[in-house]
Amino acid sequence: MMSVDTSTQELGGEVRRTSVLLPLPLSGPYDYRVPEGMTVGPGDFVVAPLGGREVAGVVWGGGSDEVAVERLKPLGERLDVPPLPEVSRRFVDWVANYTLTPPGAVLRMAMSVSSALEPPRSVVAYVHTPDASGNGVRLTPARRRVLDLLKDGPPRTAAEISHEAGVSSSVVRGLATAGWLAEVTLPALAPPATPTESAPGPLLSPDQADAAERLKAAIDHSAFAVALLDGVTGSGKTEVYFEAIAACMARRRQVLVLLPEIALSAEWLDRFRQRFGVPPTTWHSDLTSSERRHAWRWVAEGRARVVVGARSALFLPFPDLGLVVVDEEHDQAYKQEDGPMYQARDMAVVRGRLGNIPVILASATPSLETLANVEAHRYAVCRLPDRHAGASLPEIAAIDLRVDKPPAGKFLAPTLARNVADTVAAGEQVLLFLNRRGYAPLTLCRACGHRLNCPNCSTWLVEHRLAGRLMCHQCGHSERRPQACAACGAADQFAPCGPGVERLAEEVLTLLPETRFAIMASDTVQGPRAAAELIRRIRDHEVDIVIGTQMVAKGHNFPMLTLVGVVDADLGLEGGDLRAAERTYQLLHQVAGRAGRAERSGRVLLQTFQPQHPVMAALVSGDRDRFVAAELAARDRAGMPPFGRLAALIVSGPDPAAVDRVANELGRHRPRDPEIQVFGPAPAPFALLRGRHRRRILAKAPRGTRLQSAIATWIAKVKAPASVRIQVDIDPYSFL
DNA sequence: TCCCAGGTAGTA
DNA sequence: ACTACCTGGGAA
Repeated sequence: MMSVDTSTQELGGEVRRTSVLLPLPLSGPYDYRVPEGMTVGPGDFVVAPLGGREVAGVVWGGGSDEVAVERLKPLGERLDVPPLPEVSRRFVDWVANYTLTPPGAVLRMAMSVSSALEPPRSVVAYVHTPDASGNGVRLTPARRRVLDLLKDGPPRTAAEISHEAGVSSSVVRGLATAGWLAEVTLPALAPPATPTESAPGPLLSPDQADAAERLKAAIDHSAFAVALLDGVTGSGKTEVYFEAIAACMARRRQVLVLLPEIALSAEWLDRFRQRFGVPPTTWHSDLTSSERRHAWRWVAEGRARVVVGARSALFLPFPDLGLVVVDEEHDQAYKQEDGPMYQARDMAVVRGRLGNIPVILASATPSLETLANVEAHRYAVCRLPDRHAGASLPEIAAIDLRVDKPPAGKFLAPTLARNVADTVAAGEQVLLFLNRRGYAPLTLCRACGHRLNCPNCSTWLVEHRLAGRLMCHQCGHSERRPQACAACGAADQFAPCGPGVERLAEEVLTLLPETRFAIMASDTVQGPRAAAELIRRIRDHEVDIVIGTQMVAKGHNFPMLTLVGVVDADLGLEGGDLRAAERTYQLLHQVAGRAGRAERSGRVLLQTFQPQHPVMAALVSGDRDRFVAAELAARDRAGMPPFGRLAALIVSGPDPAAVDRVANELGRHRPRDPEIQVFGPAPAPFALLRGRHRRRILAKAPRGTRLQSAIATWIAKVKAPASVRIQVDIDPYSFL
């Protein structure tokens, strides 16, 4: 074994080597030779040869001596991008270690926009040519609109022109070639302006002001600290953490705010703009590639001061991050379920620790993990017990479906139906919540009992009557409703079973034929713009009854909405999931919070077959603390999170026999450590998903066990063919 | 016998 | 992730 010193020396002179992490699922960084005259340091983005191609990567460290000098390839050019900050690099390594993912796969999330590494392009824009005579080209109305638009405005890009003038891009191109428009080159797009001095905040209640002061103090300490902002729906949590954001911006440091579903949070963006005068930089999956490229670069250059984004925004290359806020911290959307599986809320705390900065977690229904951390004094807590501006919490009651039975084939109990009618008659709005898209979750043949299943998954096909199709909610498979049963040949014997929002709408329509209703589900409301428009229609009272899935649960504020009916409160409790009760409580609490957010008081009716269930009892009594205490005690007794640790191994592949072989092999090599309990292998509840057969192994260990290293050595013992994938899910959420 | 497909190992 | 290489089966 050569020492590092001799390995860097060669006969002809000194050979410098450096290790480069590539955004690929390799086992670790690769070493390269640094060419004569090139200077590179850790964090620099470089082009490295790999196989027959060139890949952009990041200089990771000094280099090791694993690979002989003669085998090293020379590094390509250094890219003109700010280096990946040291904190970001440590974060990538930390996440890779924790999630048992190759570091390169984590780096890929940090380098998600390859085009951002290219030099910033200048923007081509158009102006009205002053002396354009038209060259004999006819002026169509569309063309006239473009010229009017540009007459005395600033230069605009082709995309802006076609959007603002409502013409297709070919109209713009045609005008340009005809000489009506002249091309000008603008410098690259500018980032959102920095508010030099943020507008004064709104008047805060004493509770809010107190919480805001404590959060601002944490910013001033500028050290790692986690604070839970625990406030009931409508208590003004956002205004409170806006104060912390203002304080952080005053110190000229960057701010990251995570939201669970940023594409749907137009309301949040409006409030931000009202408070700070400028929009934040956004980061989510609906961005176009050029928006992504700009956002990434602005962050890297430190010019994006406030970024609001989905979980993947955590991996943006902030050079000077001063605060992370995780809003709705209990939300399941923070758990990434494919690729590197990570919990963004937990990783946000890690990012805060590595960057030595404060982290704020906000929720009306904090996760048990976070509440346990508060109890253990690892996290501070700021409570906002009252609704802001005098609004009172809604009154919640249960409807016992065993007694108060809906008519056959219907889903609204007489009590709920009566309340809906009364509320609409009083000129107020109703939300009927049913977390099920489509018309009916199951279709079966009356003649033989055959169920319509997805060909790629072990799931039922959901009828979507508005779209006229049967769809699989797992893989997206969609087909027409067949004429005859594939199993027995009977024609027209299909019976829909169970309710979806569309079927509920049908029931509402027979009940109250004159009402104006809207269905709000991810498949009926496509895109952020359609969602914003529907929300506006509801707020402007153009709709009497909203029938919605969990999409309506998120933070909207409808002043005339006074009744929330939860059609099937038991729905989330099925399935034996560890977090079923917690999640159901959080979701129903959030839905309940839609009622009576203004001066009108709200009322919530929960239809349930088990009104005595702790979740229903807690919702009805409003006693969250007792529910949380009972749930925490039960988890503690069972050694489950947050008191114990879980990890899942998911074995999947197209060939069930090969999948079973690997799963059984893993079962045989289970760790001998008595601390680590192993369950399975067992078929995952969706034993077939997108054409891949799935088996699951669950490992459970007390807190403090080095579960990752045990699993790493465990998996290393089993060789799987390329067609069979072994995924590790540390801290699994979904039990599917 | 040759060619192509599909699976596999290696990339520094 | 990509790709160069290997193995094997089927048609020539």
